[in-house]
Amino acid sequence: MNISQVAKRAGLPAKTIRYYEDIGLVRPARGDNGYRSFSDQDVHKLTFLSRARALGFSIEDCRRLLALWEDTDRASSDVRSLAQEHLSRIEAKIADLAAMRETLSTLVQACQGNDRPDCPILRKLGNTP
Amino acid sequence: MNISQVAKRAGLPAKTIRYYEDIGLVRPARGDNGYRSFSDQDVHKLTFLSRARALGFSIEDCRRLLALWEDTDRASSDVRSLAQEHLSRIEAKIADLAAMRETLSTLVQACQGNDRPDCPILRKLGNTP
DNA sequence: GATAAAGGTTCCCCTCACTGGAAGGTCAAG
DNA sequence: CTTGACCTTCCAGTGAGGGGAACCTTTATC
Repeated sequence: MNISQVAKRAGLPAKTIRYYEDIGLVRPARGDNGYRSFSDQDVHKLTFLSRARALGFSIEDCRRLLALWEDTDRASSDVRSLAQEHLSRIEAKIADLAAMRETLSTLVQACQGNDRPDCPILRKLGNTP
Repeated sequence: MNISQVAKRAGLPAKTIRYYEDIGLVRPARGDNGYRSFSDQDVHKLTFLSRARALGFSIEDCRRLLALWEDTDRASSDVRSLAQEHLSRIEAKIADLAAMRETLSTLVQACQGNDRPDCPILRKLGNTP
């Protein structure tokens, strides 16, 4: 299968698939014309990667997940702890963003938003305590 | 004032302050020895930037906010709409992350996390629908 | 058979907001 | 005088690709 077919099936841009080959996540065969020739297993792998990325796993996490996926002797605890750590990072990020949201939303509500210069947002940012 | 003093007061790494000069956010004077010499106003600006960055504003947003801050004839509506757009982006990001969190948390809970290979997380990622 | 369009390839630079480190100049203390 | 802390510039790298040039192959059409 050629790259654009695979791109459609896996839900990834062709550029991304080439990049994933570059960094060693997939190793598609090559045809005589130099084109990449993807097996069904390659496609399956790329679909896996696409889903893992969509869940926010980093590329390095994806590499580890892929290795676990291919290792039929894995321990599910290894997968679970990887996912748990990622979940914790996501929760931390949500907490950070939620704090920003609170502050921003308060400030936006306090700002008149008219043509006068007075603005609580700038006051907050420029305040010399 | 020298850079490391300013770094402490503004709560920014010295490297970051140099970077902000590079991209034209601040223009500290220079002493005869070539050292940057920051005025109180420079420090005030950098503190402003530090706070705006802490609220998640991009550098380009910060540039605009700084311009508005320095423009005493600004309209508060300009500030407000900038902040409102940023708030919307943050809320979108939170929604994305919350969706990931839901999926991940469900999967993590479903995984036994023992030394057997069976794992719902990998099943979900590798599922061929 | 000629040609044009579509798809493939590599290669290099760009993003964002810094961060690390090397090589070297300056300053204050002992 | 030397040591160490501070300052300077410049170069390279981060994560995860994206844009685009230059060029090759396949396919469809005339």
